Amino acid sequence: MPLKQTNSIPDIVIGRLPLYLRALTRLQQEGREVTSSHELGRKLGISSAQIRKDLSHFGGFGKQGTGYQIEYLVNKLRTVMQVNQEWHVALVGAGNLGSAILHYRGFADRGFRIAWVFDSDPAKIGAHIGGLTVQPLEELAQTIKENQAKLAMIAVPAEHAQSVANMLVEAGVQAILNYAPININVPDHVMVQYIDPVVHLQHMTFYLKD
Amino acid sequence: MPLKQTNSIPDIVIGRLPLYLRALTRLQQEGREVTSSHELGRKLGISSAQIRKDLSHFGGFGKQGTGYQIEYLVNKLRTVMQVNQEWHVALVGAGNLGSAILHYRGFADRGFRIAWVFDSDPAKIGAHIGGLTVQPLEELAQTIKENQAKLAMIAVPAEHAQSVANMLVEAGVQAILNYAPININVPDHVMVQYIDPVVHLQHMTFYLKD
DNA sequence: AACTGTGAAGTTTTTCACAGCC
DNA sequence: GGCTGTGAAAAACTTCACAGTT
Repeated sequence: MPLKQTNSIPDIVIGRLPLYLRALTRLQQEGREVTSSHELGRKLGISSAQIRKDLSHFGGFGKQGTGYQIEYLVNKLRTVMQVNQEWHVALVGAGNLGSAILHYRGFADRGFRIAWVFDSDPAKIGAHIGGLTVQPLEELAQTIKENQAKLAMIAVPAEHAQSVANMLVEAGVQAILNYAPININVPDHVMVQYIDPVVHLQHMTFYLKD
Repeated sequence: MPLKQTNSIPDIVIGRLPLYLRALTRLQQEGREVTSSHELGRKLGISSAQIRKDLSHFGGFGKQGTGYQIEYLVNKLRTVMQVNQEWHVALVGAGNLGSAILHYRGFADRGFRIAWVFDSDPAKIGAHIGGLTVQPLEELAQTIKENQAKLAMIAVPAEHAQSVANMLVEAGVQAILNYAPININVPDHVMVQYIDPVVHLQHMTFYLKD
């Protein structure tokens, strides 16, 4: 769960910023230079008023009568979200899922680089995957501390997710993206987000007829 | 976006049911038979009052003084979410991501089976991945119609996601899980959910110091 | 004419707190 | 004593609607 700072911008607003950035960079790729809260809203299925209100938390990024300068807004959002730099991410788990994450091309141009990968399976240690060498779990703490890594992803079986999380927290990681289908407990100062496709599918089957 | 039926249970409540089910089945695996809203809340980082209120939308599942019978509640939630049956899911895209999805063991015991996989790349068509044979995109419409598939996942590059979505909608799919990092537009009667790890990472980097 | 930024109003969601039951 | 289920209160969030700017 994200930290909740008092007197601050609602977390739900922060959660939409990456969606705005994603849509804006796509418009940019299409060669567009200006957009409006209405156009963005249509693309995202969000009301234009909400977009304007969200963005206004960070300053007046738009121009009345004209809209938003895309490149300018992209830069502002990147700065706000601190993705105008490259974050080095530690990955734990080099199985099917971990390998897929390592091969995924979508991190690089959006602020993230997987810099280390760990696994406990001796058969996997030393293997080269996606340009990285799989390190033993025993090296996790030292590697993370030495490099002051702040971000990690967990891609191990559910049974091991909590103990991996404990190691990561102990090593100083501040934010965890957990692909294991289980809730993990961490201290208040550590954030956790989850990716579980089944949760999304089950959410939708509720509404299906038949 | 999920359908919004008037006079009905809030969608935000529906979205939490899969999390409850996930935590409950884990407790079950640990051999537990009874739990309480407090225990569940602690595990999920949700208040106990919210859990009680959410569950009460579907009937009185608990016993005062005792708590909730885990097996009973699991069955009730499965029925409510309609995952007490196996849903057959179509997957579009057999690249890195598609392959990883096909190899993922986590769908089977939670109500889903990937039953078909499609790709447009002639080099991939006919290949056997995770027990399935990759079919050409040209067969998508007919296969989905014949089998009345209601669910699909998109795991193709962002540029192709919208056209794939159009094909799926045209073929009668009612719910789409989109792994491509782009918003897609579909008619109101079709639901879409998104999985984009970068969105979660960017959400968290906002809060990171340094 | 088109669009933003924003108080005010409206709606939704969460929490409180307690009666009732085991 | 411990726990659920639930109205009522509180908080959070979204939409409205319009003044102000280009």
